[in-house]
Amino acid sequence: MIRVLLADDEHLIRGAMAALLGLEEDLQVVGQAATGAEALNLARALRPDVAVLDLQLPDLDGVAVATALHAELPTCRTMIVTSHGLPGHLKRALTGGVRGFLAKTVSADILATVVRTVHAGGRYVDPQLAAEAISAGESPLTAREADVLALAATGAPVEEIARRAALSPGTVRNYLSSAVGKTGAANRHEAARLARTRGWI
Amino acid sequence: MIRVLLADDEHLIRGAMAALLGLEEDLQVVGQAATGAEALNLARALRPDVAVLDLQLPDLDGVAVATALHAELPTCRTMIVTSHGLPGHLKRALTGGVRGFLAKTVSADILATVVRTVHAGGRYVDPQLAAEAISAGESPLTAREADVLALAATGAPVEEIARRAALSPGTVRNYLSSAVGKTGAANRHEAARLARTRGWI
DNA sequence: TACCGAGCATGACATCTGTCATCGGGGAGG
DNA sequence: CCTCCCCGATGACAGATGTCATGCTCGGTA
Repeated sequence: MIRVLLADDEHLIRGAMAALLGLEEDLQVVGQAATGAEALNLARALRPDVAVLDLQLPDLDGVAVATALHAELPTCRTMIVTSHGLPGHLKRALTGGVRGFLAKTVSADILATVVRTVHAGGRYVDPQLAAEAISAGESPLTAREADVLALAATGAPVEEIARRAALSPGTVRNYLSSAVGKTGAANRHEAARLARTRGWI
Repeated sequence: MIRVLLADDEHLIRGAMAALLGLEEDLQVVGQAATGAEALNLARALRPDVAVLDLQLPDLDGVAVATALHAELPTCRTMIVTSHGLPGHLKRALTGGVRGFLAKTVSADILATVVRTVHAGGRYVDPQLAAEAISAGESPLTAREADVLALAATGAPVEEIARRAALSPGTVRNYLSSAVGKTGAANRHEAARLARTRGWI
C-alpha cells in the first residue's frame, strides 16, 4: 500500500483527487493539506511514501515544499501537479529533486500510474511540458538582470526598482536594456512578460 | 434526479468533480466537456438541467458559454466554478444570467448544495468573491479607456496600440493618461495590472 | 434651445526610458 | 599573466511617454 499525502489549496480539487486516488487498491491518501506549511507538518507526522503537491500554494510553493521534504524526509518521494505549466517551474522542480511533474489536464489513471512510478523510484515528466521547457531553453539573463526584471514586472518606474534593488537608476536601466535585448522584446514590460512565461524570472 | 453537464479543461479536475457529484444520490453527471464549443454541443444533445462551467476554457470562456446556453436552452441553469476569483468576471457572469458562482476552494458538499439550489431556481454567489467584487466597485473607466488599457496590457508601445484601436497616437495617450489617473497608478503598465485584478478590463 | 459629457484629435512641454560609450573592480579560466 | 565576463556606475542623447490646454462633433438631457 502506497501512502500518499495531498497538498492543494483548492478544497474541491483536493477532495476530488483524494476520492479518485482512494479508488485505487494500492493507494491510500493519508493526509490532505491546503498550504505549504501544513503539508510540511503533516508530512513530518505521517511520513507518507509520496507527496503530491500543487505548484501554487498560498504560502510556500510546491517546489519549495518538495525541497524541504527531501532534506527532512529522504524516503518521501515528491511530485508536482500544476494547472499552468511554465517551463521554469519544471526546471526548478527537477533540480529540487522532484521525481514527477504533470499538468492537471491528465487523467486520473495517469496520475495514479505516476504515483506508482515515482514510489518505485522512477521519474515521470509530462511530455508536453518537457517539450515546452526544452524549447524555451536556458535563461540568457544574468542573475542581476533577472532580479531587476522581476522587480520591473509590477510596472514600477526605474527609480523604485533602483531603490528596491539597492542600485543606481542608471545601472537599473543598463540591466533592463540588456534584458530587453536578450529577450527580443520592445520594452521592459514586454520583456518581463516573456521572461515570466519562459520561467526566467 | 438532477442531470448535470460538466465543463473544465483539466481532465483530472473534471473527472474528480464528476466522481464527487456522482456520489450524490440526486445528481447525475450526464456529460463532460473540455472546451466551450464541446460544452455547447453536448448541452444541445443532452439538454442537462444544470451546466457547471469552469471560467477558463481553451476557446470560449465559461461566461460566454453560459450566455449562449441561456439563449438556446432557457431551461438549462448555469453556474461557474473558478480558480481565480476576479471581481469583473463575477459581474459579467451575473449579467449573463449565471445563477451560481463559486471558487474551487469550496468543498464538494457546497458544490452539490449549490447545484441543487441553482436547479431549484435559486442563486448562490461565493460570499468572499462577492465581497471582493463589491469592494472593487464599479469601473470608473469609459468604454474606450478600457479598450485602450486592455491593448496596453501586453506592454505594446503607444504606436501599436493606436494602430490596433484605429486611433491617433495622441488620443491613445490621452486615454491612457486618464486611465492612469483614475486607477491611481504611476504609469499605464501598473494601471493595466490594477484594472485587470479589479476586473475593469 | 442650451448645456454637458464622451469620443477623437492636435500641439507643446517636461519626464521617463532605452541605448550607447566608457570606466573601474573582481573572479574564473586559458 | 592576460583575458573575458559579470557587477556597478556615470554621462549623453534620441525617442517614448505622461500631462495639459484646446478644439471639434455628436447624443442625451434639463
